[in-house]
Amino acid sequence: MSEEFLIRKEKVETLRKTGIEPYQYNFQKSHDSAFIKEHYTEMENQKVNISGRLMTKRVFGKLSFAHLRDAAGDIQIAVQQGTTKIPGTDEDGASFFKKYVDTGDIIGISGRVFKTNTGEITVLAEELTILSKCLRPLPEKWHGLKDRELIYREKYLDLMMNLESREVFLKRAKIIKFIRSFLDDRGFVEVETPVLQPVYGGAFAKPFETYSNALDTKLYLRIADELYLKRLLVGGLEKVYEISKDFRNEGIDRLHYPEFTMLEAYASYWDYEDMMRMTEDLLEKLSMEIFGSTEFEYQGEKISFRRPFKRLSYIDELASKLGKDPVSLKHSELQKIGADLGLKNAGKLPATRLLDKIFDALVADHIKDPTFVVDHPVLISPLAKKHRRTDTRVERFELFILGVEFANAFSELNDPIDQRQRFEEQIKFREAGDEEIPKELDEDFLNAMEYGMPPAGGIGFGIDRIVMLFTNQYSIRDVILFPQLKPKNE
RNA sequence: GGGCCGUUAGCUCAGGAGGUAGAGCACCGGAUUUUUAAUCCGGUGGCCGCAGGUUCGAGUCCUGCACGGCCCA
Repeated sequence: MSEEFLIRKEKVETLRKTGIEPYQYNFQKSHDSAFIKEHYTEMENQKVNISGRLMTKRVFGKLSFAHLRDAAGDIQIAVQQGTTKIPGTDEDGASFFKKYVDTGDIIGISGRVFKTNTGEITVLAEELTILSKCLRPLPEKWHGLKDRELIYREKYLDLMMNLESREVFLKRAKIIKFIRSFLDDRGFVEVETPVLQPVYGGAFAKPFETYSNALDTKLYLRIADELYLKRLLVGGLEKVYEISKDFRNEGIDRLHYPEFTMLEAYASYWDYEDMMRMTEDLLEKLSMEIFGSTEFEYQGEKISFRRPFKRLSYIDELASKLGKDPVSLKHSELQKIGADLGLKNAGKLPATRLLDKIFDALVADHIKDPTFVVDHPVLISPLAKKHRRTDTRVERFELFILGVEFANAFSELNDPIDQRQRFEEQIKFREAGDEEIPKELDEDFLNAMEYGMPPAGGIGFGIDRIVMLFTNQYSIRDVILFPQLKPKNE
């Protein structure tokens, strides 16, 4: 326990003894800091009630200054001998402020708006109330909080000190709100499907496992929402979406995080072309909303969301890089190509997964501008409908930007016989040791499809990655409020 | 899993070639009626990440471990 902590704790006790409660119940705010600063001409000499955290403190004998931080920003306050009263005591405000009020305290000020000689808009306190005493010293006022570990472990400190960090999460909220209203406006219904699922599916990933005591059943945390959302299409909800956490029990790096936010949207009677148009429209409008422009910079790279986005055929592009048709390659040939590319797991991966790795290395990694990669091989896309003109391909697109996948969409497979066969093919990979594929068929899903699922376009969007792009953050952990770290045992 | 970097006061950081642990902020005492990282004077505060080793002597060199970051798989 630091000495400063004890000193501040003692102040709490002293205050209580003199009849002042340093942890109050409420405070009636009349304005926020930004409003006062933006409307100074009307606000001059007006009485206001403001509250927030004291970030700096500059004490003189009889007149002191400080900055108060609220949700809207910072504003200067002044405390003056003879002017500032402390409710609950006759003690002079200036000396009370000096003795009992510390940086970090949350205080309420009732006072009048004026401008100092140096022109700063300031609230001269007539009443000052401690609303919540801060017991710990704040991080350094000039350099702020820099330690990455502390930024992640004590997010509240980061948000308190680093306004840029606040900005990221405010923008995140704005982006998600925009996406919701974009979909709502187009007739999509927001739904909630199970997080806990008896059979996982809808993606390739290792799941987290848990257990229900009540049902006496092993359950998985979902890796995707897809199979449930499609059941809703069968049920007659024509356009649905869900924004939710999905869980994949795998590594953490700048683009991956085990607990991430996904948007999935499905529209009956659409195909993937319709979904591509909606994707372009969404991103172009989102960009206008956030930046007022269809162009912006991410980590020094220019991004343009002006429609139409580029398109590139998965198989044709890969064929031209390899000099042969990738779909006809045997597993051993793929392994050789993988090894030549330096993919160290080339020997272990199943053929399908390996093909996708080769695609990433040869094609995806080099994509800069927003690009739809279209018409993937059937084998790596068990939930997508076969291409209407080519049997070896599916109607699918992935959106890549700067080598990173942002969205994945299909003309959804709605032929129950075909779907069952595709699942059965996948299960073989599971039996060969691929844990990213579930052991059992989702019979209930197939049952639903056997009633007839309308033709549909569906898409999954990585929300965290979209937020990274629009907030210029390099790492996914910087757009997640409480990223998981290993417990620190001391 | 592998490689590189980091961990020193509550925070931000210095610590040359191994010789009694430093600064700024914050905090405490004092001065100060328009400050802006206020200023000035004086103070308090350390398991130098943890555990071993080398050495007369380790924050510093060596080994292992923990936590974090970046890169690779």
